[in-house]
Amino acid sequence: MPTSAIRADSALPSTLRHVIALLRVTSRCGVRGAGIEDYLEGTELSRPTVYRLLKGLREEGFLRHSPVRHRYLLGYELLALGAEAGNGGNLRELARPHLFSLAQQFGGSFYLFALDGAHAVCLDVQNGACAVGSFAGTMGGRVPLGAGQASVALLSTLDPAARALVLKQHQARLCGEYHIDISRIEQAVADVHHAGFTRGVEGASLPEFAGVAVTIADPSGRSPTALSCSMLKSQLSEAREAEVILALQDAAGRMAQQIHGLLEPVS
Amino acid sequence: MPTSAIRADSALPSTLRHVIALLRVTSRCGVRGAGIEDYLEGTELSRPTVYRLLKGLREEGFLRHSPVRHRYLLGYELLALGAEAGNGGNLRELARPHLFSLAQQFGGSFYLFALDGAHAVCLDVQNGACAVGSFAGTMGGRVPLGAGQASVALLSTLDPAARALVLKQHQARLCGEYHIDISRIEQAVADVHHAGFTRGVEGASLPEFAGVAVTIADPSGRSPTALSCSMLKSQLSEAREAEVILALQDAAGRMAQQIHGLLEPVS
DNA sequence: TTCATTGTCTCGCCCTGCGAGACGCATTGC
DNA sequence: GCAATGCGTCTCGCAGGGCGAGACAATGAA
Repeated sequence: MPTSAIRADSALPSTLRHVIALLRVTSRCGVRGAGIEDYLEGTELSRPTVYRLLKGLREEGFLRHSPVRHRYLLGYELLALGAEAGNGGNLRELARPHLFSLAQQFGGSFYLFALDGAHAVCLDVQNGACAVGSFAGTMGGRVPLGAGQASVALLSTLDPAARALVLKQHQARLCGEYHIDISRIEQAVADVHHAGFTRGVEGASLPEFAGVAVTIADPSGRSPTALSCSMLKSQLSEAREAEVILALQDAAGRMAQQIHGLLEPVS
Repeated sequence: MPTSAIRADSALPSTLRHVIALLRVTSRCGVRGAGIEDYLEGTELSRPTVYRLLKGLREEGFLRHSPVRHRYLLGYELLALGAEAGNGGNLRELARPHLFSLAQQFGGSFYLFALDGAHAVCLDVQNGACAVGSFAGTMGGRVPLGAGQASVALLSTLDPAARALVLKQHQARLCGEYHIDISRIEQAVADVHHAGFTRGVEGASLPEFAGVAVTIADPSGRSPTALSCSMLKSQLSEAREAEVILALQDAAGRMAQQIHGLLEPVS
């Protein structure tokens, strides 16, 4: 997808569309920073307009100058907003210490995921001594529901109708990109319901990793969340896995209690 | 500052102003979520306009519905952009393992800060066994240069002229809000230059905490960064402090090497 | 110096974002 | 059940202002 930045379909105010396109272009250019030509190619704006908006975004802290001159990076204001966005219901702060001690104890990578429509979003990661990869990558990463352990766990919180819809929607990607068999996902979801955890569904990608995930029971009606981990297969013996599962379930249980504890009256 | 969301001074496109105002209002409302009346009060927009923009922002993932109906929260797209924004130069990913093992070893809170104009921004935090507070709070938090250990360390990377300017600019806040004596900041900055670390300047706020900070030497011309820690004073004996300083300097040194190692040719 | 490139400014057109108000559509009260 | 309240959307016409063309300024490279 070369120019996924532009979506002329919906009728948003044009300036909003343009601004978002600029942010996306900047994001795509990553560490390198985005130059004018990137913006001019990535959007259909004229040079003065690009500069105008760039200036505005810089003044508001949404963009900043790169140390490499004439390059722009995402600004720290986005960092603050993003931190707030990812802390929905103070969940991340609640989860952090648990993720920390899990990573410390087992050495793998531990994740907090939340449900976002038909995707799972990674709210936080804690890498232990030996960090490993995952579908979502880092904080803010998105995965289609079904791919990955946490993803399956979250899928299991949906009612069957919604679940089927989501799976159908992602079918092509799950098969093509992740090499995952849909029917096995449904099997895995069923397993979550009576085993209380999932190993996810093995696809052809990331074959050297293994992991498990559990859902976090949430009495307050917030959007569902899950804890998961990912480790080298060679380091996850059966006994070890049992330990990890227990630890995850314990953490999830404690978090549920904490959430319940700080249920505040809503304004 | 009740209505700091609106800044009519600069000549940004109005839609951009409005959008940012909406995001700020949403951010201010935090976990509770923002309702229509919040937006109508916090901005000077009409109801249809608010809805229009809200809808657009939702479609783009910059806002999302709260589980509490008729409330809006910051969307996960901001999380992704924020994560990218905070990872400038892959610095955060580089720092994470170091912060992790520091927190694991010493039990306090360890921070990665970056310079942003006249402020220090917290790029990452790692809380150890006993988490403590700090001026910046959490990821994305901003502190005026001069307040806090890392802040002083970053201040020391500026040339004297810029430093004086910044201090003058923050004078009122530093004295009034943080109860910090400017002249002592200058002293502390001088100390950084020959001792290679700083304890910051003690003000009247947060008297029960202590900490140290070191700068990260950066040959590549990125914006300056610093590592810092914060612990309960009672847990930071002199011997302990010496250990922490050494560990911080060691981590900073390794990071500098790593940065140097992955200096990539710029496009 | 000259040339190239970045960033800003002016200007006038006309697009389009805006506000007023009316209209479905929920949910809630009785 | 029916009214009432409030949320969210839609239409419409106006005019504010965002837009592009192009000139200009500032900076750096050759």
